[in-house]
Amino acid sequence: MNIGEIAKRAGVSRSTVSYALSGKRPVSEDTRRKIQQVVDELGYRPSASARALANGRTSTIGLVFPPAGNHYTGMQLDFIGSVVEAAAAYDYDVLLSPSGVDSDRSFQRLLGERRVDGAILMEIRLEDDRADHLAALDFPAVAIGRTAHPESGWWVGLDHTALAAACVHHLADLGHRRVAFVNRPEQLLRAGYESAHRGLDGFTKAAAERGLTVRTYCCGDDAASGQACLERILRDDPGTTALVTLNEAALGGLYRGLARAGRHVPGDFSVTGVVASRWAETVTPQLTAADVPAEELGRRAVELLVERLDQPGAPARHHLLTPPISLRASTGPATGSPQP
Amino acid sequence: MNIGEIAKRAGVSRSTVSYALSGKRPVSEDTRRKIQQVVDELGYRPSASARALANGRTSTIGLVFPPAGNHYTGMQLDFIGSVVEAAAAYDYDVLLSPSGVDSDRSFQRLLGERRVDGAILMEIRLEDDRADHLAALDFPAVAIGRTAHPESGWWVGLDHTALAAACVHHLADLGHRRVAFVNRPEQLLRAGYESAHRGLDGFTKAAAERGLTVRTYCCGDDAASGQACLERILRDDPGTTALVTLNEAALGGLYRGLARAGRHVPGDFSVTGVVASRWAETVTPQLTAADVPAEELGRRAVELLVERLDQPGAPARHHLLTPPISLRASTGPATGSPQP
DNA sequence: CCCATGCGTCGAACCGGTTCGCGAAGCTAG
DNA sequence: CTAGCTTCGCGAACCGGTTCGACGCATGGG
Repeated sequence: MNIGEIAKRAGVSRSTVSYALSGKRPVSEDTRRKIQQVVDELGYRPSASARALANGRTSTIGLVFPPAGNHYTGMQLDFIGSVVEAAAAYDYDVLLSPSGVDSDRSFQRLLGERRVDGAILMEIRLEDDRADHLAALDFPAVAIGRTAHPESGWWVGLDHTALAAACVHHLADLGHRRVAFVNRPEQLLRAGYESAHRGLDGFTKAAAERGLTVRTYCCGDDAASGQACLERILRDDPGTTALVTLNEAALGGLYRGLARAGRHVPGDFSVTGVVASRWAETVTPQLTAADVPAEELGRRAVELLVERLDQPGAPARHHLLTPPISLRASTGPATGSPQP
Repeated sequence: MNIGEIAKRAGVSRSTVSYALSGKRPVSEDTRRKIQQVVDELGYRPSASARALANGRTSTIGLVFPPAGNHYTGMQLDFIGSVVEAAAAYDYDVLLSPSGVDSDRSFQRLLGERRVDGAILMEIRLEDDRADHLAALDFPAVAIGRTAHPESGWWVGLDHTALAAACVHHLADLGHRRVAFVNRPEQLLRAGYESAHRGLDGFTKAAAERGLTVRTYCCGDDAASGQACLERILRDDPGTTALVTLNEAALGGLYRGLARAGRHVPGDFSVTGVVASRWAETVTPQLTAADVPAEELGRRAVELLVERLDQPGAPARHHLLTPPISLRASTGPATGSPQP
């Protein structure tokens, strides 16, 4: 059932059918109705491939995310969902691309084979070869996260520096003096993931500013690692009375470790960090945290990308979000005997 | 940089370039090398749209999942990840389609506009109009889940009936007599989601078989609903000593409700159900549960779909998985005074 | 020496749309 | 009545690949 078939049955030429459906040239009301009727009868829909070939637009955007090796976190899930939904609102489909690096086969497919009109990049690194590559090609892309050179690009992001700092100030205000930081896995930190770096940075600077004694840890993205990490924290410094974490997946393990160690939250130990509200609410006591607005980030990324696609050559834009800390039940005043 | 450009620079015809690259006809070693050299130099990759138009295959599979209205669960995330990864291994891309029903715009795009070669359906209902529609069209699709007529189709699924029954038997063996069932949200049950129905079914039958006193509940997909649901359970029958749940997202809330009510797990109350191990391990005590092998389900769905695409007309195949219950720490012998 | 064989390459048609230029009617105005 | 302008629809070219039939040329056998 191609456009020629429709044309034949409607008694017009193929081009007339095309114009009638796209509205790019006026068509008399009579023939338009006739064509529409045939189209409806046969349930005709133009082939996406043919259309893409002819006008150079695929109406698809690529969502580039890291391969599953490192397990997905809840945040990533929320991104994917909101990106897909927002894209649908603009009549774009979303093509998933599991891609770590620039030279990936998957990445090459997206770009080289022109499968997508634009791309959204997740899990940005401070020095990100994918982002650089896309920028060099002037390929329409929007990053979820900031590289080390944020002014030059299109992105939406969270101010992890400020968020981690806010957590520190919150704990310092409550009187905590010895605080641990639980980061994402070491391999991600070493790879230069921006949230891990900027979060660590914000934590360290704010802690210095407030004169806190701190230790920082990397922790695998799962409960067992969280538990092990907490044990290490208390072994390294039993005087620790609070922690800040960026590691959503480890949260349950951290709580378990505290329970095992006989520490009561928030009585003897406070926990806070940067975590999507949905996950902050699954632990008991519920986590006081800066809520990651994953849905908003995803939606805004799509909006920026669509804007960039509609107006090529427009100046780079970005959104930096700094959600406030939601006070729940996992932090409280420091009570332990202050350490020297 | 199209195939004509390559042909010109290599001093051959377009068809020769095509054959050299696809290998579908022999090409002399000399010209093949010359062509390859030009291709490498220019970094040429054939356009996916043009190729799709010419040979009728998009090398893309659609992943149809419900719109974000109902929040995604961790299980769905694992599916998406494993499907994408498995598809990449077969050189397929994955196009995401948020689609609830048959007539969705998004669904129409996938099929009508021929954007994908095949589809994988998530969140199957017992009477599923999408599955029926695809079957009627003989469109290559594989469902993750069984409809009410499982013999006719291609699917991979979990034997929720058997899994829920196994949970009941496990609890009955431990001496529990009054057990609650926490299902997915009522709206999903009413819509006919197969896991909710078959799980409820297996639970009810096994409980009758063992002569247990039971109550069944629906529960929203979030922690707050879980907590509320648990309060209701204890209000309705304070003698309840155990529960079985399919509701991953409510798990944290159920635990919180138990803690609030002063019930200790597994001392005075046992909890079990059907939950992916990753999430079963985040709660304390870790959940004894039938582990949903999301990764395996996703991978097998892709394998079946690829098989179906490679051999059109092959007889329908499916995989029904029944993972064993992993004993962790959330169930124990019933200790309360037995009820009449 | 000629013809059958087969290898390697080419040209053309095709996939299913979009878009441009043009021309046939129909209408108005001079 | 005709020149000039619109309105509407048509045909053809094009997007960038794939694929089929045919052809030129070297080779080998009779």
